[in-house]
Amino acid sequence: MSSVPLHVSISEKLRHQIDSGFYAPGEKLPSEHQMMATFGVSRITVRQAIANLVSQGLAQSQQGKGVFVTAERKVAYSLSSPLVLLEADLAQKGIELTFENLTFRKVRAPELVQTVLNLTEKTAYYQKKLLYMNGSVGAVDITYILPTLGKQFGPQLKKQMTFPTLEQHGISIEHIEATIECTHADYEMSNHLEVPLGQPLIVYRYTAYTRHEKPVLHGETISRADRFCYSLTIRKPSEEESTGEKEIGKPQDGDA
Amino acid sequence: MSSVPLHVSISEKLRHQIDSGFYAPGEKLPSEHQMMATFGVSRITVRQAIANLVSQGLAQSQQGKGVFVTAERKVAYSLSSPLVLLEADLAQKGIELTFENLTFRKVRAPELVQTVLNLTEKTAYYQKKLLYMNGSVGAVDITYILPTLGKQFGPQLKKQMTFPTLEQHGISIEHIEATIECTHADYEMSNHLEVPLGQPLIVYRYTAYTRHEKPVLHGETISRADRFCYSLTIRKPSEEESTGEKEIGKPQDGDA
DNA sequence: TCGACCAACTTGTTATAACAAGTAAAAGTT
DNA sequence: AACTTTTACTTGTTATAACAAGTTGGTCGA
Repeated sequence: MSSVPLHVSISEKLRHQIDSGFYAPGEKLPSEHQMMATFGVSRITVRQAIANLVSQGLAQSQQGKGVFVTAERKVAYSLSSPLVLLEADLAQKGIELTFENLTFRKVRAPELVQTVLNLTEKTAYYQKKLLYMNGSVGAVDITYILPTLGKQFGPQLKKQMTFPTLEQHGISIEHIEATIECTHADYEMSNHLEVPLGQPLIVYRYTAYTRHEKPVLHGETISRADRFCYSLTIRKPSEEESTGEKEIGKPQDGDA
Repeated sequence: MSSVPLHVSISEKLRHQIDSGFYAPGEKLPSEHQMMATFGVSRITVRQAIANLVSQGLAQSQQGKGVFVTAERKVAYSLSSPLVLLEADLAQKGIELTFENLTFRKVRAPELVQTVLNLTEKTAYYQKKLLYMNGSVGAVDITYILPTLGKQFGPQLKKQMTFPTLEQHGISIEHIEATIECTHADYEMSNHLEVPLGQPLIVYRYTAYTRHEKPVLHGETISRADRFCYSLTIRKPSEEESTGEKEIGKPQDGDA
């Protein structure tokens, strides 16, 4: 019957105790030595069990302090309303959004960005920023913006979110093509977002178009999946107009 | 200098080799013993390095065979078109969708389901099925459906996808409320979906409404994040057609 | 009282060792 | 040839051991 490994049976037991509230969110789990005694196993087995919990997002360990039950509630980020207003959307939920500008410079754009932004001169402005929700890290945003816009609004873009800045100058985003996918934190992202290697991240990759289907920016928001989720509404299109082949997005292959 | 652990520096080296194509997708990595010799470290360190790769979704290990570089393309599942046509959507990409019915029975619905489906008798039909894409496991779908519908279409629902079945009987889905979030595979899901514990999964949780905002089903599709992603289009809601570009505020209260 | 230091925790990293279990191909048997 | 067994390889599990490194609280000295 014991075809399941010891470390799994231990982590499952702990998982149930966490689910049942025996260990409350934020509470410290017993130390590894205590668990060795409790379960009568070696430290390597205890550590494997804890690793299982961490990989399931149920616990987080802190060197020198202990292992703590994860206690974070998720924020739903609505895509149905124009996502122009991320700040407003979050403010309504009582969450303050701030960001730190990491990089803002003119770069040679990657092939894919050149294509989607329809670039003639192969360059674009590249901005990388760290988004904070109520002061704690939530996401990394990477944006490529048309060179003319980047040059013009650079100073402002370092201090304000992108969409409000554009709107303020009369550049209205009319529609957005987006994909949502999930990846794993690599070493760089695990440092930025303060999560263990391999934790799931949500990637919201978008291209924003202004009037006349003119693309103005392309980017991706990489969020901690334990803090973010997306919500949306889909309505049936008016029957007769949406006939025939619709433009299906090209098959996305995971670049991870 | 080397404040980064050995296992990280090894897994990063391997990651670059995988990215650069030195190890092709599907290819077998050197065995643990070979790596011990190559890097001059103990097996536990090699295994930790491999665990890093697995947790990042870059490799998969098979007992008795070896560790192989992950080789799977992601399938984009479009939410912009009515998602009624999952099968058609995938067929267009050359992917055959099949499923295996795991459970279909009348159950007492959880509180949340009772609320969203507006149930009077507290029961609903519960269906759990395993979705395959081209024969390989892709997702688990869990659906709660109104008791009248479940009773009426039960036999058919075990063989056909839900939405087409409803459409065939003149029940048209008018709109869908959905959230997309990301979780980790627990022990049960890791068995269903054939992924290691803790691998990221995408949860598409939806409530489907027919005419007059009547909810008919609620469910969630839990997909392997390495095989699925979602794509969507967001359009600015019918603005008053004035070409003027002011009028930004627009307190869109999309309470998600 | 205040600061520096130290001792006693904690988790993190790494080594060596042994056996279990799954795979595949070679070797032996029918 | 077809089948079974053996063998050699793979990853999986688990134990013991030692030291590194981060945290915390108490002791000691100024």
